[in-house]
Amino acid sequence: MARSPRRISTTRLARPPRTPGNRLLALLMEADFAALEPHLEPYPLKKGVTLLRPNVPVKYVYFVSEGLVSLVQLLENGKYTETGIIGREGMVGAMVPLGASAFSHEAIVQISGMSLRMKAETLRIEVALRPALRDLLLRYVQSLFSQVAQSVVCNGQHTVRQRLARWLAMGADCVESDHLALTHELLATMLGVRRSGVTEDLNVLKKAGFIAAEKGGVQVLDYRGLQNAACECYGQVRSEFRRLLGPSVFQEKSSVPEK
Amino acid sequence: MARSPRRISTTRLARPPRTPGNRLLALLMEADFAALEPHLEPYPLKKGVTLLRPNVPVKYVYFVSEGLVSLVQLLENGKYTETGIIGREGMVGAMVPLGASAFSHEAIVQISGMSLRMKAETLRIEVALRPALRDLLLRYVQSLFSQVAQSVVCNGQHTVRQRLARWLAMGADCVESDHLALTHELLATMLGVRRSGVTEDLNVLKKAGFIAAEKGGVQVLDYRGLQNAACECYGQVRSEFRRLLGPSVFQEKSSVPEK
DNA sequence: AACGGACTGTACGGTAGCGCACAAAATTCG
DNA sequence: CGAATTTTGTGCGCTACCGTACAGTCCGTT
Repeated sequence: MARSPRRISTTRLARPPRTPGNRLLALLMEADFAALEPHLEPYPLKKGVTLLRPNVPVKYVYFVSEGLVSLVQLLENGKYTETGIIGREGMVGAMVPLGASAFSHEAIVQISGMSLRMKAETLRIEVALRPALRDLLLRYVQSLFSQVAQSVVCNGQHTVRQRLARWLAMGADCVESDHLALTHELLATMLGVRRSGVTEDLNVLKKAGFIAAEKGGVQVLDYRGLQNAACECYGQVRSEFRRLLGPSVFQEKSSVPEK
Repeated sequence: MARSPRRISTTRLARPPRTPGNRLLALLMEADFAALEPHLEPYPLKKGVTLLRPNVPVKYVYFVSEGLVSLVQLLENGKYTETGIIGREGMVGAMVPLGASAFSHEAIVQISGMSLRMKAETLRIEVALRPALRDLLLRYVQSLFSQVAQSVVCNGQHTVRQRLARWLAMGADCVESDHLALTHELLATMLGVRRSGVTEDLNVLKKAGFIAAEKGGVQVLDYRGLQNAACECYGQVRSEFRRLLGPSVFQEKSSVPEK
């Protein structure tokens, strides 16, 4: 890839726009961000790569600036189920710098993209020195917690169609784009349902005009419609995120994209 | 009530057995426990009482020493769904002293019992001073997180029967007793299923000899059998708890109670 | 251009669990 | 002690979803 791996360090002199793409980093105080910046290293997220392995000490944490990462739990029958998603609004391994060392779940890249990563140990040290940083991470952990908790409800109570709509809406929020590059198969494993069910319900949403679908991807056409097709869980999670982290995460999208 | 509100302070002179019933408190270093002790106040847990309200600042945290508390999420249709349970191995409001102030979910007492409570603010101060205390709370939060995450999987993948068996096994662990005082109705709302389904599956477990049931209560007869009837989620959560907090929480129960 | 592989559409019998309804039993209360 | 209320047992039609299978369609490869 033609990306310049030294972008961060060179831009330091120029006092850059300070928009690393990641919403958490963007929320940091000037001084805290300045402290982290030299340690941040651009790191591409490639579809299928595992960032966190169950019960393996975490070396790096990842601030996602593009793409999508899922937290998944492996079952005995070899299947995965998703428990949470992380995009531009979040980070992978947030609990680590607070003191945790390993997790029982796995973090897998679902949509390729970009991240800034840093050594977990380094972040842990900074966190100890910087209360505001610590506080931010904690608030993020809490919003992740409420996302997972809401999924418990959702998986038990709502139809596949509703859950699919919710996932698409949240996914679009997380990548901050109308377009989600993933197959029915992948959506199915994440929702823990069968692939052909996803195909059917996607077509219903397509006929309703909320989305368009090409091979290996979904285009969101009507956010508001999608949100209505989704269960209340979407709104719950979203408002909890914004309550904890402010309105800059999970921006309000225009109902229908301007053209 | 005839409870002596000064039990704690009087026992301080006698250097008591230091077994407050609660497993987290029991795990504390001598010095940390001594620091908390004067602030701990016995507080009865009465069935149906709400300890934490959604989005209301948390005043107290509760170390459960007897009984059972559920974390629940309220749905738009007025129904509740349980996302996690807290018993003798845990506490209600663990994230608060780490820095959180309010939650999106509710904590309700399901089985009456006892707790030691203290002001959240006081604990927060102590936590700031005592790394070992902070570390313990964090590990507890992490195990709670993994419990909730596992429930996402469980609610999506496993049968009502398996989930019921899992709940009973975990419930028994949490109250550290063979007997669980709750109605089919309550079990049903917690699992998010219909009441008559619970009745049916309870009878299956009864016929298998794993439990006995009287009105308003379930008696666990064969833990091992119950665990086998449960899904893998039981073992997952249990081992994660023990990994993070040590073998003293969720003690190994004898397969069949000695008599 | 043709091939192979991945992805998507569709169909079909089987079933777990739902919503609802009502009766039987046990407990509480007047 | 009998009445009222709560809790439990059971039945029945219905639907969302499953497992599986197979055919059509798009894509990159050589």
